[in-house]
Amino acid sequence: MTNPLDSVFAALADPTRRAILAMLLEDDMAVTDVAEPFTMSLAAISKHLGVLADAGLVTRERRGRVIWCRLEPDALRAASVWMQGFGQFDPVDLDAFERFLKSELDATIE
Amino acid sequence: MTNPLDSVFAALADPTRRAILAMLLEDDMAVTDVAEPFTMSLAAISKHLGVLADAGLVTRERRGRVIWCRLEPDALRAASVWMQGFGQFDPVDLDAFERFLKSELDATIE
DNA sequence: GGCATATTCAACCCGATGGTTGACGATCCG
DNA sequence: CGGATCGTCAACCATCGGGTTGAATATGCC
Repeated sequence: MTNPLDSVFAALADPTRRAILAMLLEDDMAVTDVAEPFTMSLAAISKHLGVLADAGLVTRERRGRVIWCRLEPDALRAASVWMQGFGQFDPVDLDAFERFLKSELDATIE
Repeated sequence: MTNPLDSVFAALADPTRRAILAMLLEDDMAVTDVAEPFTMSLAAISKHLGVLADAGLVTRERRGRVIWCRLEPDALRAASVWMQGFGQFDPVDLDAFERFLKSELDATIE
């Protein structure tokens, strides 16, 4: 009964989780490597990854001892469509977007 | 220190609040009229409107006894850009979007 | 087998969130 | 003025969310 939009938007509401998604945009990463730049515990990051996984935004796959995390951008589609329905926003300037992501990432990790 | 994306995404994570935004997409509404289709108390709806206002998604203006609520779609811009940066999603089919909004609204109000 | 690494689980703490009810302030109207 | 309508405020309650720490599980390596 719980709407998928609920879990996606709730997952995106946390800056740590958005930072994780931004990192995974570059490449798949092991859980330990995801956690490395943050000051909080590994268990906390593991929980965040669980929230992201529940929302369908990342998948995790064990390979040996290491669990690899992959971004699943398709899970954003419904939410993106929902938001765009409220206004025609400018096409995205990808360079500006990357600068923004990096600044948000830096601000989150400090 | 709290990111505007935090409050916008958090505001969108609740189905009641998304339903309110969908209603305001049609036209400005008085608080009492916003609350009418829901089963919860007027005070609860007032709180939801407060959350939406804090996120910049609606503004409220008193005119006589009545407080009018207006959608502020510009507040969605940064969040929409953020999401689109993760994938090039199809252009929005507005008819399909409206059908979706209506179905979500109905599901939320029942 | 035994130790080190990678990750999660479980219990706990605390502040935030979503709801309620009842009182209150503001405004219109007769 | 007095009463009705509109909306918020305040107090309270239950649940959720994000963090911690410590133990447990799973795998790799010697």
